[in-house]
Amino acid sequence: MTTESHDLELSALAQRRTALKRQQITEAALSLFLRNGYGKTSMDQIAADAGVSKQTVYKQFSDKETLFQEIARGVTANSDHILGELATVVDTPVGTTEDLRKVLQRLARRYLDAVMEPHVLSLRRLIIAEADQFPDLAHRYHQLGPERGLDLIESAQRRWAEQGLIVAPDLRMAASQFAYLSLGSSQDHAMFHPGQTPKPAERARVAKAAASTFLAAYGRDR
Amino acid sequence: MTTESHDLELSALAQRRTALKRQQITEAALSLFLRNGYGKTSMDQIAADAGVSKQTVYKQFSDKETLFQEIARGVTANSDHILGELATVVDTPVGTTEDLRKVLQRLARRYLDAVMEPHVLSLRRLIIAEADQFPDLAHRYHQLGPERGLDLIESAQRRWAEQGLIVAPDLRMAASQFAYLSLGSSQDHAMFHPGQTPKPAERARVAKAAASTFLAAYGRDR
Amino acid sequence: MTTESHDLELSALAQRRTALKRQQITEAALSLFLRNGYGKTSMDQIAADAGVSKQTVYKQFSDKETLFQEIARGVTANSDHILGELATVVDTPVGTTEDLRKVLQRLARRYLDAVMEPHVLSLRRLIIAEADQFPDLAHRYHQLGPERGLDLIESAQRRWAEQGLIVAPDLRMAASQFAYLSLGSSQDHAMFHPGQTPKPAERARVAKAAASTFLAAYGRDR
Amino acid sequence: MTTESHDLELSALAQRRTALKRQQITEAALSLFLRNGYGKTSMDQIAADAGVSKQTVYKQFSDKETLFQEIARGVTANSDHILGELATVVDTPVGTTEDLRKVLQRLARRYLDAVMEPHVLSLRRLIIAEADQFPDLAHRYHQLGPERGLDLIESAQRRWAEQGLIVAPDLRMAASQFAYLSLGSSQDHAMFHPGQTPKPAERARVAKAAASTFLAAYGRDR
DNA sequence: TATGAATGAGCATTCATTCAT
DNA sequence: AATGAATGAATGCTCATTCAT
Repeated sequence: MTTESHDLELSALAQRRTALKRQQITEAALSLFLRNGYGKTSMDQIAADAGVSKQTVYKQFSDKETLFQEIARGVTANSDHILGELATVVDTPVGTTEDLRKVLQRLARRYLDAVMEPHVLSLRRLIIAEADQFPDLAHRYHQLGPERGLDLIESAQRRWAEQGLIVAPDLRMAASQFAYLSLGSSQDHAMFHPGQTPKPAERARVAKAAASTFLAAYGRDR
Repeated sequence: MTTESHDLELSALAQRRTALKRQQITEAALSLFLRNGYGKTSMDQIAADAGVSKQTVYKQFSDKETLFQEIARGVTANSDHILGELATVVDTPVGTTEDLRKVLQRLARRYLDAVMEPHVLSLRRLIIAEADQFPDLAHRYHQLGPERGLDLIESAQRRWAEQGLIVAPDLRMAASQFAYLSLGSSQDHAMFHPGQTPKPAERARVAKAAASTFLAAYGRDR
Repeated sequence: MTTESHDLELSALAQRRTALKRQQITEAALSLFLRNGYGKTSMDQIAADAGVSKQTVYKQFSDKETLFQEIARGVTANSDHILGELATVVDTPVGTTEDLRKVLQRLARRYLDAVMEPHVLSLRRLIIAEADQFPDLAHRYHQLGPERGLDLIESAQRRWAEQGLIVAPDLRMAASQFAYLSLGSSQDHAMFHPGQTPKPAERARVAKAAASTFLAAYGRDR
Repeated sequence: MTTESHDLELSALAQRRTALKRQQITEAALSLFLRNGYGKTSMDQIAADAGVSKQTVYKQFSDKETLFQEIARGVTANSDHILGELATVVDTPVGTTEDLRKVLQRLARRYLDAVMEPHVLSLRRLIIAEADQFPDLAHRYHQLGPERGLDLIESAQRRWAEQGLIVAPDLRMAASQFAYLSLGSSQDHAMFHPGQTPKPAERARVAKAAASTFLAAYGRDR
């Protein structure tokens, strides 16, 4: 019993240490993948940056592919905080069309800001680059990122429709339109110009125009 | 004289042969780059697929980078036929808002179809993937592709505005909105789902909605 | 604690093993460079001769250039024993000009013998051959080899001058003259006739003549 | 007959053209070999620099080795003008020891200047570098260059000895000593410091000291 | 005879992965 | 469990030489 519990304690320690190493590997690998891409990141570099031996890496992740997928999966799941932020915007109670306009503008702006974060852009480029080799990952990313954004917008619009503030026969289409009115141009530009994102003033203009066009098309009031 | 003219004939033949080889290399390389990406395409493979020796490849293109850039440049310049097609749509004379709606729908649809062509998508993914390593190329691509599309739309809208069919204080913004209303969702989806493009019915729906939303925002008639 | 000390033991062993491998690489590379020159020595050959993997070579020496420079540096530094030997000759106390003549002869002979060692000649040829590509190395070699030889001769001559045995207004010039009286011809010949060095009798003649000419020019006695 | 003579004319023309090409190849190759060494000079480069096709090179010189040897041979034979210049110095009639001192100084200086010519140094380095691979060439070079210089000095000294101006039991040794008193230090330094040669003032000092030491040892007058 | 292409090998360097200690 | 070494294959690139036209 004593030995057993001793073993258990040890294994708990070991587990913790293992988990720590795993964390270090994950962080190093993610940073490298985002910075240099999958192909140009070597296992040696990852191990070195993580401060562990290559064996340790291979013990935890059997493959380079596995390592990549697990890491990318993890990061992908992290879009929660973005969505959370958008949710608070979207949950603001609105009474009038003018209220709605303001919320839509704020929503467009926050969404744009979130999507223009450097590491979001890097991840996006990385996953697009490897979409051929890792189709499942790409699919998952799309579902957990862009699609969930659309879900959120859609459900908000449903509420506004119920309030009679907007009329939209195809909610999904409306959500999609709003999203790409807000992000399309900047995201596209950023994909081809690494490191370049629109200045705040430009972002504001885009957000305002997105809200305005959306309301013109779907707003019920006027 | 005889020898000189003989030399000239020979060199003309040689030039033709050289040009042919260059063509073969270009085609093989482009196909491989589009299919496998820059990093996973080897010069050996290119030479083999082109049916020439590696030396011949290196004589014509001093570098792998050079080869890639020259090829990508060439393809990028080829967006002319897409734009030409769009131009004919856009140049259709319109009298009423209903005419305009039809033209906008056709424009959105043609644009979407063009952009959903497999090799256009592949090229797009390829260039996004290598944007870090080849920023000039990415910039050029963006300018010659997306930006020229916007130019075309913008100038069409200017004419419609002059006709009093639409009112748009910021023409560039309006053009951009129309473009991403038309393409945003499908392009995004396609980037993450290689080989998947929307079915014709879906494309029609998207085009119709894009025209409708645009008109609601900018149409002056009703 | 146990694991820590265990780790340390391991790393000590590992260090020793690593050092051994490095030694093997160094020896193999030096031998090949001296025999075949820099350009005709391949990293594969070095690894094979050293009995290690190419990776091991590259882990220890990042480059072929680095490998070459570090090795050549190491060997260059090894001229100490030659100089040491010369120093003992030169430190022999001398009272008369006849003593001095004997010492000068012995000095010339020892110097000549040292410089005619096959691996000294090979190294000299190697470094001359690569002087364009590795100018720093060549400079260093010249400084640590020939120049230090001159230093030693010069300081000895200073003592003899202080003793009144010789008169030399320009000690450096005198030292240089003695050196090339002793070595010039043989060294030159050897550079162009790999493997050929003067026989002992010839060396003796040269040494005697060098001492004699030097004394005629700088000796103060007669 | 007419045709024959016509053929002969043609072949004369062809021969002349061939000789010209050979000349061009020779010049290009020599320049490249001297600048970059044997190993780093490619046949492609030679052909390109010569403005001829590789086939032409191979038709005239069956091998890279052959090409190198023939070229180096040719250049080596060209040391005549240096020797000629030295000969005129050496042939100056001398009556007194002071005359002789001046001639020796001039001789040392001219010799030094000749040997410090950049392309002489380059050739020397090139041949030393390849002495292992081309021993015959190295031997020939040594014989036609340094050795002939010694011959010339030796025969001059013989005349001076006959005049009673100097006394030298071993003329060859005396000649060699004078040569290396004059050149040794500078030549050695230059081998390890490509592009660096002593300034005129330093050359003058060395030449003066060489003559002085030589006269002290062998002059009969004082 | 001269040209471009081909051949076939070689080299420096890197990588993912596994082995031995 | 962790480290250094090894493996074995690949990659970009270059070269001397030969072929075909």
